Amino acid sequence: MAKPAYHHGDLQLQAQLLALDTLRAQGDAAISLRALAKQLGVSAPALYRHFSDRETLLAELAIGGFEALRDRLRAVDQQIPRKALIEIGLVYVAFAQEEPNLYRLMFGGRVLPMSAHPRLDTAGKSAFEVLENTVARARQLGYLKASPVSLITAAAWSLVHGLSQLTIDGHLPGAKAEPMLTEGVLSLLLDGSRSNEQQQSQQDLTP
Amino acid sequence: MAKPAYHHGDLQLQAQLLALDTLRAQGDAAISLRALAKQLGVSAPALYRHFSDRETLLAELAIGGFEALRDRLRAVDQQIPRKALIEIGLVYVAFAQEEPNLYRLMFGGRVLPMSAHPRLDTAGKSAFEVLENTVARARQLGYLKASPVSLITAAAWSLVHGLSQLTIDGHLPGAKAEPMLTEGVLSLLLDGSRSNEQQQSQQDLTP
DNA sequence: GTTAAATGTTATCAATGGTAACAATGTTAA
DNA sequence: TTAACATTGTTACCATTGATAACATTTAAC
Repeated sequence: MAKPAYHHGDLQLQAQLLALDTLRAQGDAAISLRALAKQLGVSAPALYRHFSDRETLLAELAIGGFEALRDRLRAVDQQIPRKALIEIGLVYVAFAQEEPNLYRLMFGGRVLPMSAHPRLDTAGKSAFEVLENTVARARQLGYLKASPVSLITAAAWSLVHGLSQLTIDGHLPGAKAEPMLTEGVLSLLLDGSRSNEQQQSQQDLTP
Repeated sequence: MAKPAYHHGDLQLQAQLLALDTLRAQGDAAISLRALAKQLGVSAPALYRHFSDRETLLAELAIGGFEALRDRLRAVDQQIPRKALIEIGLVYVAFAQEEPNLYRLMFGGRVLPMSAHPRLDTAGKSAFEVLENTVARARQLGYLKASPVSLITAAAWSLVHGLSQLTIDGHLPGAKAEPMLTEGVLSLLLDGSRSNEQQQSQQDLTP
């Protein structure tokens, strides 16, 4: 009916979407359940029916972030090992740079320990697995050296995560001036992870 | 005199030290100016004479963290390039793992933008410079390939920062079980950054 | 329809960041 | 010595926030 609808009906989803907007625009510290409630035309305790906690809401946003990241990593073409490895790194860093506040929420240690949020934990792992599978495939095809997949994956993830965080927080001087920074950094690690049958200095072989 | 001393005399330093204790034990979210004041036997607004802001206090702690990190990086022996590069990475990651909450404060994006805290910015850069100098020296000695020092440094910092953050936040599955993880990861990047005159697969040459 | 589960409301509390106005202490110069 | 002044502390106060309790309404199950 056309009435001041006692029931909102869609509160959980709407609150999450609005919180995501706030996060994107002003960072996680700016997210307040009361402010969200006011903007949604609803009383503050109503939100507690859907999120037991402020932190639970933040965890929900982080989960969404990990899923979005995972989907973008999955979309990377897996045909050519080297191309796939470079591309997945570029996509990863691009995601962080497009969503700095969301990325900070996902990795800033604001929702800890992960063990207290099992869904968050699995969401994070599912993104990690895409990267791991890409590495495993490349190694199976003989493109990478014999080091354990877990080691190479840890190195790769560390590198892209570190680069993401450092660039979005402005720690790397002159990072914006170097559009090829990410690709160059990735190439260094790749060169050290390649099997010996592959040639060195492939920098001009990537058109 | 032996009186309930109106003047504390040492409040700024004491507050900072106590805040650091709280940070270490419970994370930055647990730092409250009022709680600090109570523990110091002082009124809450007294702290505002020394820290214009809660964030200013946090920035002060982060500055101290960057300085401590810089000092530990400076203490690394610089004689042998490869040894220096590996060792500085190990020291870096060890610092983060010993001081996870301090490290999160330094890099978690809680005190942003850095531009608003010039002292924090310079403290961060001074730690970064130690790493950069180590890379520059190794390259000058012919140990590294001809890639720009800024690129290799960015890769190195990204790697150790990423590995630090991922391990202290429990994102890397089975990281604790692998004591050689850090060294292995560092070696991968080093192998890709070495000049061609150096031999490959130096894994058994590092006793 | 009656009843029970969901989902919303108002009232209320404790903790916190922050400011204003005032008081005590220490310092400096006439 | 003492009068002026900056430092550094105090009490009083306010707005915002997270969170809970007790109550009301709507939806859905039976």
